[in-house]
Formats: sequence, structure tokens, C-alpha cells
Amino acid sequence: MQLSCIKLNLMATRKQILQELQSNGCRMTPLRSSIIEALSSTHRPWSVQGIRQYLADSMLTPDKTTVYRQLEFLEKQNIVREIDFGEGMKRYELVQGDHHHHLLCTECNKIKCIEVEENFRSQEEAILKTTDFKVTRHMLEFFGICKKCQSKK
Amino acid sequence: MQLSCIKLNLMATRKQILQELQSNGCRMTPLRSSIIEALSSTHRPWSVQGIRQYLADSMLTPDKTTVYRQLEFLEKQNIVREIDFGEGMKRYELVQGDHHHHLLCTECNKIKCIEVEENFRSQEEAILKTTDFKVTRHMLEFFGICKKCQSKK
DNA sequence: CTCGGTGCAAAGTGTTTGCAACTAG
DNA sequence: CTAGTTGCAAACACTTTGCACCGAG
Repeated sequence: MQLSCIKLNLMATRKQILQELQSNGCRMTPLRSSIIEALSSTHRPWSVQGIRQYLADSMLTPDKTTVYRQLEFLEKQNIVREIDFGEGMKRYELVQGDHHHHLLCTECNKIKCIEVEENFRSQEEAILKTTDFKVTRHMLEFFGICKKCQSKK
Repeated sequence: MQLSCIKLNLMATRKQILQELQSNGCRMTPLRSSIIEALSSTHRPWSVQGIRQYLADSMLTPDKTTVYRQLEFLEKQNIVREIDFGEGMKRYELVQGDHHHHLLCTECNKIKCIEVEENFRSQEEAILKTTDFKVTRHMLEFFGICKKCQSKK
């Protein structure tokens, strides 16, 4: 299996998103571009809480409602996707061309992105053949203990 | 890839669980054994709501609090495990020796269990080598459209 | 009898809705 | 100007906590 950490030029991604939105005639507010900035500052999925903390550093203190609505908007524009790791809250990450997975540390709750060179297509075809279920997407996440938390013990 | 539907002798499982609990000195109440009955009537993960509906057929109308507490208890006994499909609620299924995955229909929300003959051990080892992250468990779920919902269109 | 199980009320947490005020284009 | 954006209050949905009462062993 091949495995690699994701390191894309996220700043370029951010500019690209802003341009795309504007060319689609979407309004650009300080909050909207800041949220996109937050999301593109790292590949890790953000919680609403986390986004608001990030924004606070730029003296932006939007209401949570507004953040939810921005994320809803960005999801409709297919810029953001929702992820749920069963933490009791939603997380959001940029939709990138790539499909990646995550490592969640169950001690410190940190999340790391990984790419798994694993092709599920054949499996999804097998599922279709066996059960007539047409798979449109899958979710593969790994839970465990990160390096730091291992050394703490 | 091999793929097969899970068909275990669930009734045997149920008896076994009841015996195990009793031999551990756990009290057995009508509600507790009925919840185990519900959970062992199918492999599909149950919501609290679903369990309460199932129980209603046997004229049992426990408070939701009590159901949550029973599930918490059964989880501590390692009889039940929590699953989260990002539906905004928890689901619970019996811990069986097997490790299986699910197909979730995004149209009708039905859930089907499948076994995927896929070994993630080598991948988890690769993750450990590459990132020093020690994987303890993983989650693999498929989303798509079931046979019925395909034909409806 | 005792300790665990149960129901009810209330609080908690994350998310959504309604509405009036504001603002980018 | 005007449709999209925002904040605030309140509603929601699911889950948890506190407490008094009940019942299995």
C-alpha cells in the first residue's frame, strides 16, 4: 500500500475558490472569505467552534448561526463537505479533487489527513452485483493513538 | 473481493448474552432482556427511537432515558457498541466476534450489513510506519441507493 | 432489605428557524 | 435599490443528569 501525507498548495486553492464564487455572482463578505481562509489553512476538518476560534484571532466574532449558514452555503456551492466522526458534532472540510481519509487520535482528538492508495471501486462493483446496492460514496476513517499521546504514557 | 451478507444464529446469541450477564451477577429486568431481544433480532444498528418502537409492540413503553441508560450499561458490559453514521443520532449494535460494515441507502435510510473481505491490517501497519500513529480501529461505511429506491426512479 | 433499575422533569449541547436590521454590488 | 447576509432569540432534536420511587435477588 502507498501512503502519503497531503500537502497541497492551499493558498492557491483559496484564491481559486474566491474567484470561482465571484465569477458565479456570489457576494463576497469579510466573513465568507475569512471562513474560506480558515478552511484552506489546513486540510483537517473544522468544527464550527474551531472556525469561530480561528476567526476570533482576526477580530471576527460572527454568531454561530451565521457560520452554520455560511457552511451551508459553501456546501451547496460544492466547496465544502460535511464529515461526521461520531463526536457529536459536524465537521467541515474543503472539497478537493482528491479523496482522502483521516486519522483521529482518541486521546487528544487531533485529526490528521492521509491518502490511502486503496481502490474501493472493485469492492463497490462487487456490492452492486451481490446486493443491487449502488454505492455513491464511502467513508473510511482510522481511530487510534498519535505519536505524542503514545509517548505520554 | 469476497462479499457476503451476515446471517448468524442471532437467537443463540441472545440466549448467550442473557446467560453471560446473569452469571456476572447482573440483574435481569423485562426491559433489559427485551432490548437485547431487539438488538439480536437483526444485525442492523438500532436507534433509541427504533428500539422504543420495537418494544412498543410488546407493550413496553420505557422512558427514553432508561433506554439510553440500558445501552450505556450494555456498552460497558461490552455487549453493545455505538455507531455513528452522521445522521445526527447514535445507533447501537451487538458486539459480535465479527467486524462488519454497512450499506446506507441515502433515499430511504435503510441499513444493510455486509462483510468485506478486506484486510486493513497491512494498511494500519503502513500508517504506523509512516506517521507513528497506532491505529486501534477503523470505520468503513458505504453510502448509496438500494435496489428498491433505484427502481422507484 | 438493598442496590440497581426506572420515570419524570430539567438541563445540556449542537444545530436550525424566524425575523428585523444591515450591506455588497 | 434590493437580494443576499447577519445577529439575536427562540425553537429543535438528541442525549444526559438529578432525584424520588420501585422492584429483582
